[in-house]
Amino acid sequence: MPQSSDVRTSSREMKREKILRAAIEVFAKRGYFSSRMTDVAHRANVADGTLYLYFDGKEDLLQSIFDHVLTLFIERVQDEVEVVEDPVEKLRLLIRRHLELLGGDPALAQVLQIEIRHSRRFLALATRGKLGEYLNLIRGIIEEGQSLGRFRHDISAGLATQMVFGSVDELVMSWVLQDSAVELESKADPLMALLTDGLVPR
Amino acid sequence: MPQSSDVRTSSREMKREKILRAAIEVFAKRGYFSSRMTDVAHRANVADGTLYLYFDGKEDLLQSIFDHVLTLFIERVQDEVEVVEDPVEKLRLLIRRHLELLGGDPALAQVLQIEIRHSRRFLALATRGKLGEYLNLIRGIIEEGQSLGRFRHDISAGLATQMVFGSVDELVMSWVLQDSAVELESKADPLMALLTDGLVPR
Amino acid sequence: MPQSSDVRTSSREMKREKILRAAIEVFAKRGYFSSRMTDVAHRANVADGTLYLYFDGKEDLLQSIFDHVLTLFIERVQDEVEVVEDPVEKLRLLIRRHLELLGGDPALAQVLQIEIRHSRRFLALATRGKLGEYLNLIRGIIEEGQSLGRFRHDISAGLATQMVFGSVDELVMSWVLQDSAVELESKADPLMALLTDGLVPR
Amino acid sequence: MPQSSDVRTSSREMKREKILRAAIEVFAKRGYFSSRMTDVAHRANVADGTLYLYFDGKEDLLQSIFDHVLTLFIERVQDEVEVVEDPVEKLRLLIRRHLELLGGDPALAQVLQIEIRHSRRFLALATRGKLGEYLNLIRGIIEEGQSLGRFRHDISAGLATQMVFGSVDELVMSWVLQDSAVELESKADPLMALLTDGLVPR
DNA sequence: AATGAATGAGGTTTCATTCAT
DNA sequence: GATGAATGAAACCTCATTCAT
Repeated sequence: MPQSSDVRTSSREMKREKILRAAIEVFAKRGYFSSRMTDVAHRANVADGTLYLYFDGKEDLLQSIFDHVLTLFIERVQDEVEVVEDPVEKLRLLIRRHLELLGGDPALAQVLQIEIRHSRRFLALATRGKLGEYLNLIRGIIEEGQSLGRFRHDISAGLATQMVFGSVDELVMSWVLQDSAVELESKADPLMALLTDGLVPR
Repeated sequence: MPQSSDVRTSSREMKREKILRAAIEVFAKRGYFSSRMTDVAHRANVADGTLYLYFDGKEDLLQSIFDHVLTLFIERVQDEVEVVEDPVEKLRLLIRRHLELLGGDPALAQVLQIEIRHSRRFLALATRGKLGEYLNLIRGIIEEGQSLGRFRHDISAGLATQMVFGSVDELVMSWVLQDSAVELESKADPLMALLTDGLVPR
Repeated sequence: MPQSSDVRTSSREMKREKILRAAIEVFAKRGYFSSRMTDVAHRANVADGTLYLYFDGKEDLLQSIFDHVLTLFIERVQDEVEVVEDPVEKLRLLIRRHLELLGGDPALAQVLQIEIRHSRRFLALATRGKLGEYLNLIRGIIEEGQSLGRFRHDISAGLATQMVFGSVDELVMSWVLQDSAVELESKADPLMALLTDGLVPR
Repeated sequence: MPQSSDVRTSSREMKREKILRAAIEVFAKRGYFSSRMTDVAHRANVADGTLYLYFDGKEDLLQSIFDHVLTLFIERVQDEVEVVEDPVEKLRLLIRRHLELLGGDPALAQVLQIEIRHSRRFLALATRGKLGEYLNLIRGIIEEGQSLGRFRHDISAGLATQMVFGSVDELVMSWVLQDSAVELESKADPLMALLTDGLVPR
């Protein structure tokens, strides 16, 4: 007798996530190109062929890590910033959550910072997809801040978005590449201060 | 009778650069992993085996693009900023040259932004190598600015360096991925303004 | 439902032997170094990659021919000589079987005499492995014969072993190289006579 | 002004031998197939291309080692056995010289026993060439011995030749593969005794 | 749905040989 | 005669994916 659709869906979803998690760990450890599908299957405790019942292939697996993680993250951050009034504090919160997410999961950070950035096509798609959503979230906060007078009017919101995202991203990148020992989260406030007040003394 | 060492060196160096240029163009067009050594050889007008007289292999070719370009760039920027007094103007010049270099050579930009960032090992090495030199150049300007009172004292020079490099890098990245039509150089001054004055109105 | 272990093992073993046989024939025809793995795969009616599910590579394929054939041969000869009383007759039987095996399978003879003897490392390993077992079998017969008074005491069993094996081996070698037309087996008795009685008339 | 033909020839011959010696050592150390022509050139202190002024290629180099060494050896042994009366002593002398030659030059032994035996074509040619000459020399001694009553009449001279050569060859082979420490020459008399008197006590 | 044995395309690299100097 | 930089053919092996069970 078939299980109820809900249970089946949930069971299917759980196996999907088990595979995704396995892929994150394998990709982080050996790198995307050096990882073999069979490694992912082994770590997920499923047969090689089973991967293809849940994903379209290796590339889709990488893409799905990105989408899955970013979807959850964006949803959560969106919920959290909604209840904050001050756009400056919204931005601070977003940056803090960004650094917490990756600072707390080095394997994920490795995959998102390094492994995923290997093909123009992939990155282009990402930018128009989930990453685009994230950039829009940042941009929305900045534009809201501009209309409320909390951020300067005389700047391009797009450029400011790039500066914010680029700074955070670079912070994570250098943490992944060198000093995973320090706490990434502790950089949130100093970076925020730099972003809001600039390099030049007032 | 052998040619003079100078002539030989120069001839050898010219062929090396011919191959490097061919590699940049091939890698930019088809992506590093999809590019075949034979494509590079064809474009450089040499035999396949000749590549291996000048480089240790495909990976070394990629690495050498990075080193070669960055070496020339760092030398040039170092010379130019030396004759500028104001650290703020030094930073502006560096950012402008960075954006000019890549804005003027989309193939090179593609390779440096995307293709080269495919392996943890590679990036880690790069950071301690030529890229580290570049980051030190930026950091030097910022520290000089701090001691001259042109940049705030109450910030970490390292963090500021990451913000500066991250912002520029993100700018180039988004240009490579989306809107190669606009002039990258035109973003230098607005970005500089953001970096110096911050997001919040004074 | 998986097949019983026996059936699977046997099916796997059969495919292994099919590949080994294909390798013997291909190696015999074109020589080990000129043979391509794809030739072996074609003759075995499997895909190229399948070879690597059963063997570690080309070298392992060659080694495995040696081990497989010698294992079967030694087992068989050991069983047969066991039921013979006279050590002289034991030796005669061993020599006859040796010549029959290779005389009846020119491709195998070609591989064992020629193709397999291409690397010091390989031969050294072989000597300590299966070939060593075979030499020990010969030596055992000679030592038994000495203790029974059927072979002279005043000779080194090791040297005698080398003389016996060397003579047979040379016989096969010259047959492989020149006159595959004659019946190799017919040389067993004359050689045996020479070995037992020596060159000098009594 | 050109040198006299004799001097030139001799100079050319000396360089040829220098290359042959280099090849023997390189082939012995790394194996024929793993040796590169450039290694031989380096060891002989000549340019890569120069090898081809003296030899037709890699295979010819191997063949030439064989021919050169065997030519000298056969000449010498022929001269020496000529002045010996007793065919039994002639054979003993030949065996002793054979073992001395290789026992005194492990690199040469390695090449002649192992590296040279890699292709049917090569060995077939060898057998009809210089090796054939050597086998004929042995056969001549045996036939002479038969006609003088020193060797049994009721044996095939061909078969006896194979037994003699095979025994010696196997002796050298096992020395090359395992116990280069012992003195190969010391095996000459015991082997001779076995060959003449046989395995069975009189 | 799950399995895992089989597939087979595809590319980097080596190295014997050549030939312009 | 000697050089050695350049050539380019050739093949082992990997591994993402499929599909019969």
